[in-house]
Amino acid sequence: MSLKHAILVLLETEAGSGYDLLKGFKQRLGFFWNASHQQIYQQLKKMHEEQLIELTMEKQNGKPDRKVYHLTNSGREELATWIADPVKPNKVNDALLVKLYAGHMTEPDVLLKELQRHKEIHQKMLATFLDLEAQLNALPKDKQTPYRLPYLTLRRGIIGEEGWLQWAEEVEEELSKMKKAAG
Amino acid sequence: MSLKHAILVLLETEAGSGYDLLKGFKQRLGFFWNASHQQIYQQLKKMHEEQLIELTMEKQNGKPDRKVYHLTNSGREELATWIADPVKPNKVNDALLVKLYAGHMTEPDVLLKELQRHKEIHQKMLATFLDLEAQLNALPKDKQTPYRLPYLTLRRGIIGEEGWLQWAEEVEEELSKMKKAAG
DNA sequence: TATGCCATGTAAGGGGTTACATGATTGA
DNA sequence: TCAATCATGTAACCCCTTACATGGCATA
Repeated sequence: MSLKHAILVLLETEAGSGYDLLKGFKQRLGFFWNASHQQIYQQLKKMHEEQLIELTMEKQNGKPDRKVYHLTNSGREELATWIADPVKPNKVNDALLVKLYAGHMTEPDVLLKELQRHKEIHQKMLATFLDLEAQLNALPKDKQTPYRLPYLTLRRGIIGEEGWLQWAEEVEEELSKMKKAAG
Repeated sequence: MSLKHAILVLLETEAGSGYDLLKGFKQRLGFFWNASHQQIYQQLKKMHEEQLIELTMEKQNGKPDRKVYHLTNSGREELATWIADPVKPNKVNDALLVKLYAGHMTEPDVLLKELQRHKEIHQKMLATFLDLEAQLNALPKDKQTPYRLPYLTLRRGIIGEEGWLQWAEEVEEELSKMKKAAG
């Protein structure tokens, strides 16, 4: 139920359209919150009805009008209240682990290939995160200060991906042993 | 869409009722798949209609009849096919990180308290996992063999929780600094 | 000529949460 | 006597995914 609050966070920094928010999710919250454009437009409609956000129309030629949303006082309050309220830790539902658990039903190679696919994705994400970290660290110290909190979320991404890849090595080793034993 | 397959995995080992499955999720897949009893009963109804599972009634005195479900051939096939098919990596949606990102709207103490709540939960989970690992390692080598794959899922839990706690230390350090600077 | 970006939406269906509903047995 | 465990379900609601729908502009 926090898509609402993630949107409020993005709009708190800067007013924007549904399309801006879509990009905002990708660029700013991408490693810990994701939303599709369909979700965003529907949510904005609801939040407008709840008067958490206001909109101004911007006319454009050739393109549809931009609906630029900004926080109301009520929206700002909602966000501040939510931050102070406890949230439940995430429910973990990981299909890859279900497959591994039931791996006796298939060949080690099937599992290894699936693992490989996931590993590539995780490697790319780690590379992106490390790149961002390097960019931040290259800034002069005083310019880094405003990014202290976002930087911590980036650290979560880095530590998480490193852990995942470390685990993947253990899995690969074990599956290779099983393959040899079977072959 | 994999609750269906998680249920098939549990029933593949042993036939069981909705209630048995609820316990099965907690005890066997708990660190990587969770489902409520309402979800399970509704899903079983659907899977029965799709003929992935069959049921036999067991009469009991004083209690409602147990509906014991077991896989059909079609269910077993569905499971094997699913294991070989690529699954998308999980979408990450982590409200705690959204809060941290927008932490400038509140006091460091508010964030520290929320972090503390989550930390306790993660510490308990890690303790449980390490306990299970110790139990497995205490078994004679030949008894360990059938648990090789479930053991790997347990390792995912351990590495994940260790990473989370390591990150929490970084966050605590940074928030403490901010608190001092503000006070 | 085709891909991608800009920019917005609706509709159907699937999945999950919360609340409601019942009722016996067992152990602290 | 109270809480937990056994054992099953329905209903309303919310959230998310997939598919459908439109159309101009810019770049390769």
